[in-house]
Amino acid sequence: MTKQTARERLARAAFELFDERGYEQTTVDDIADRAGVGRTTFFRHYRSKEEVIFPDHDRLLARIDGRLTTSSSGTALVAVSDAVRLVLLHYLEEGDLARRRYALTSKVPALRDREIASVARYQRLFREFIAGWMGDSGASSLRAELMSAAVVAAHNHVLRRWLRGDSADPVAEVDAAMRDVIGLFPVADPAASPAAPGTTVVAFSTGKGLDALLPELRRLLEGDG
Amino acid sequence: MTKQTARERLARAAFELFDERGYEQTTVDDIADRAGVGRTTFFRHYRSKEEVIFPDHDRLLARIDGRLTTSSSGTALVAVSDAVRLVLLHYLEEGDLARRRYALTSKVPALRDREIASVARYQRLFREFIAGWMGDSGASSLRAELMSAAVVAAHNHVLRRWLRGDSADPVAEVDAAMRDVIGLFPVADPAASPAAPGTTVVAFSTGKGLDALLPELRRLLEGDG
DNA sequence: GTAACGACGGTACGCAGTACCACGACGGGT
DNA sequence: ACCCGTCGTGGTACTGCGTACCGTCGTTAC
Repeated sequence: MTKQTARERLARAAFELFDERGYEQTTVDDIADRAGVGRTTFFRHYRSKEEVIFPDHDRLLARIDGRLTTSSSGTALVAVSDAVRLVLLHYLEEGDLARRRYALTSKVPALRDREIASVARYQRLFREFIAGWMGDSGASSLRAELMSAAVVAAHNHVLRRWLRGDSADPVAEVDAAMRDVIGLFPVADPAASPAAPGTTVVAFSTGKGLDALLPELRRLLEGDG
Repeated sequence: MTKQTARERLARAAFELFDERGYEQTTVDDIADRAGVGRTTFFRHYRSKEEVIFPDHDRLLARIDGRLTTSSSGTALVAVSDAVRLVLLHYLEEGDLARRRYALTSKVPALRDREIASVARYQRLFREFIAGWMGDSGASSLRAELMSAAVVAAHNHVLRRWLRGDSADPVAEVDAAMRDVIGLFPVADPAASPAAPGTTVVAFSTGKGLDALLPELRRLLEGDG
């Protein structure tokens, strides 16, 4: 008999009860009772009822932070993309546990909000890293914001696909998604990129002249009162 | 004297107390007492203590939803950009109230998380709208995710600049930021043209009239033609 | 006048999370 | 063997948010 720690028994009991009755219908007393420990012990191991579901999130966040600060990639966006891959791998290692958590967060709004708040912390980390990597000038601030948002969005997209069982090879998908994201932000080359930040028209025809475009423009404009 | 409603007195009392003692140090009883009403009345007007700070968020979300579904812009991204401008304007109209809320959410983690969750609902709205506008094919799903994330990030960037007092003309800034975002995603009109080099103008901000855009259009088209 | 309705206040309750104290298991030193 | 610190634990009491329920008062309709 390997002696189970109270922490493990609590986690097991919590997920059992969440599956049986649902999250909100389960009290902390219920969890502690089934785990065979006192209510106080629960709060010693988990700061809140929600934390049973997201136990090692803080550690992961710290790992990602460390990974970024010791990064030696060529560009900030690539470094962040690598870090994102780490996050995805973490979920993949969790396996079924991650899927059970996903099932819960999909049903319970409070947990969904908590999950979103967690993701926002990663995004903040990424944003600060990117902003620090570039200068902290005003224009690059928006760029850093957009980059971090895009990276996180791409990660979430692939992760949710895998959680739903729609992805057989999420690692390959996240790599592809990250390439897409990196492709969105071309290295500053005003001669090559047609639409520098601050300009209005972003796509244009090499085949039609302006006159041919005008009717289409008018139609689009008039559509909005 | 216009007779103040209980709802107004409660909001005023709440913000007073939050300023004096901080959010967590203020109980619902404190608020109700200062407003001169019973504790029950508080929860009749606000579902929770947090909702005093974000009162009409649901209405705004519904307004944005309606705006999107009745939109007739040329592209989904432009329609969403216009909706984003509405959101920004809502905050601008709130004026000092929005800044006080910002001061609170900056200090209190629980409120920050709540704010993030609210923003996520907008992003979800945008993502679903964009995904519906395109086909629901797999590839465009990631694209919709990236677009909505970028739009929301740009909005938040400008909004926070204004909230901090760093922006004198946030409307102009958000227009510029939206143009940047649209510029990230070249051509998003499957009906008009395939995504081959040499495509047609499909995206521009409706913030300006056509006349104001024409010189810029001419300059860009002639410069690259 | 009275009956219906709506806003209000009060009480009681459930539950999350915190503070504090008391007890037993364990190990190390004399 | 004895003492002593520490650590994990359980128990109790408390604060505070949010809900349910009930009684009261004022307004309006008929």
